[in-house]
Amino acid sequence: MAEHVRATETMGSDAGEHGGRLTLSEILAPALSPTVLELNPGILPRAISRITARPARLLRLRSTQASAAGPLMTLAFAKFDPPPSPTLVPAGVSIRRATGEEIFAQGEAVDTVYQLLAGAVRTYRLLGDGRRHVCDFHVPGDVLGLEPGGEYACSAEGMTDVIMLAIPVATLRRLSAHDPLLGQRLLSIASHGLQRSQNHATMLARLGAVERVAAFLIDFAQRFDADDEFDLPMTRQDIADYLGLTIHTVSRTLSHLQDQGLIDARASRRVRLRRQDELLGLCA
Amino acid sequence: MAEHVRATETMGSDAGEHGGRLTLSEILAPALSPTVLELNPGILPRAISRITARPARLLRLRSTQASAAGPLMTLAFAKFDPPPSPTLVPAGVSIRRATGEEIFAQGEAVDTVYQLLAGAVRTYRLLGDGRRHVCDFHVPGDVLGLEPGGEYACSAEGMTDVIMLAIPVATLRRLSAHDPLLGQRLLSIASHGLQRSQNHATMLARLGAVERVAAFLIDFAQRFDADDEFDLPMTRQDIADYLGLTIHTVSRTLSHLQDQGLIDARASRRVRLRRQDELLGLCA
DNA sequence: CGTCGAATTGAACACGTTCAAATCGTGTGG
DNA sequence: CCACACGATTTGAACGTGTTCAATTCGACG
Repeated sequence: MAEHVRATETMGSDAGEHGGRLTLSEILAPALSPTVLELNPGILPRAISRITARPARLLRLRSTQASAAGPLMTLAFAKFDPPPSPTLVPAGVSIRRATGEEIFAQGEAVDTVYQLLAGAVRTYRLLGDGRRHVCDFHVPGDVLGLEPGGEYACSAEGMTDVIMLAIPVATLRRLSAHDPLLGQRLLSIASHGLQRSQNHATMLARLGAVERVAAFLIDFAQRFDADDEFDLPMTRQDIADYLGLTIHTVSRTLSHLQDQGLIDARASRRVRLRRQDELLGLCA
Repeated sequence: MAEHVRATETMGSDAGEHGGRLTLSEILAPALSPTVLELNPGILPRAISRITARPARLLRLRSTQASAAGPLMTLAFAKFDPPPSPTLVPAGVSIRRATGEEIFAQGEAVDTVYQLLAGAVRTYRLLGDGRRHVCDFHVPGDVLGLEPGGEYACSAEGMTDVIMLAIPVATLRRLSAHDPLLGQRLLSIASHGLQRSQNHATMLARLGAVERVAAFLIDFAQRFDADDEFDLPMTRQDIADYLGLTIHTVSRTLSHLQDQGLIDARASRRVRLRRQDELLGLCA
């Protein structure tokens, strides 16, 4: 119970000041193992930068974009909207999952909500005939499994080894029954997710292959706080299923972008964005 | 084909309990209806490659699938998930808007949340070059404008004359700060919206034109709880922009469904669903 | 009856898919 | 250390679904 109180206080810090009651080491300590860190050296800084408040980088992109394009929102612009604040949900145990391991499955009863602390996760759905749709790629800070119905609407798998906070929904419900702030935070998370999903839908409905890939690259770089060069944790098939394309088209399009000099595909998983502004121009 | 056999055997060994070897046709039989195949011949290879690529999962999928309308959610079923309860948000004034009139506009500062009381509303976004994406069609009970950012991410217009409850966000914030129940209700609304948007995205990412139109018709009939015959409040262009198609394709597809005897297009806006079960079979 | 927007329909075209094959990369066994 | 196997990725060529272009029909309203 003391744990809940402390965690609840932490949540109060959402508004912007990070006078966090829980220190990062307190959060990560039970979860971090030498093995995970060794296998995935990048995760700690990413986890930290994700969990702590988000810096000026966003603002930079946002303002340059705003001046470039008119008042009308482009899709790319939408993708740069302020992300859900890196909110810690109180009370839970940290758990680990290996690469490719399932976190929860489409159709299962919802009993746990997760917050990703380190690593990368994909959520996806399978249609009856085997077609797959990747709903989203998740980065540290993201909350997964916040579902309205009784069942998870999608499955979640780690694309890397992952560390997560697992919060029983019963706990969450109980806490939020007495804590309006928690309710507001959950609402914020859900509605940011909604906005993100709508951006995704808009992309799928109206953008061509090049635009989709460009939007994906920029969005990914943005969310993972990468600079212009980074590793993709997902396969081409993942990307294709996220963008509503095939691996072939994704591969071709990346090659195409490379030919244009907009990106530099150092290795199949390693990408460097050479002219981010031009890529941005492709997104809508 | 030898490739497929091998993959099939792999699946058997993977699953363990399914000791027997499953042929592809055995696997696909329960999943692919003849109608789907006939109208959308392209999906078979996709299904096969997906299935061979992910053996273990398919088995799980198949078994749940076998249990008639089982726990595995198809897109069509997803659309039938319990809708957000027709929840009244307290405190607001009812306002009226004429057909086609704007309720709020993309990019405007969010100052009001609306609940639709009567009529039908479309929400949509415009891309920089004029492409339009209809995010959703709204029915009485739906809440609009519950946005996380400072700006509406989409515009809203009545497709009919509408009556709405207009609640200032300030009021909503104030109320929910002291009323956890309201917070939970808003969360429920937002997360149902999220799920709906994800269904939409899945449809746009992976369904063909016939499947999209069929899914739209069923979903619409469901939400407006019409029986099998009803009037569409939206234009073909609206439908096209919602489904990520063109008016031409929508029109052709409707004609096609009519030729198949699945629907009856009495007038351009009036539709009758003749074999709802078969339509359902087309959705995924 | 004439006009205008919405809807339908046909034909040519384009983009992305499908089919097919080659290449790369990694892990494994000799 | 090399040989081999397997999966992931890339690339080419044929194909198909949905788009684009173009023309016609339909329906509402003067």
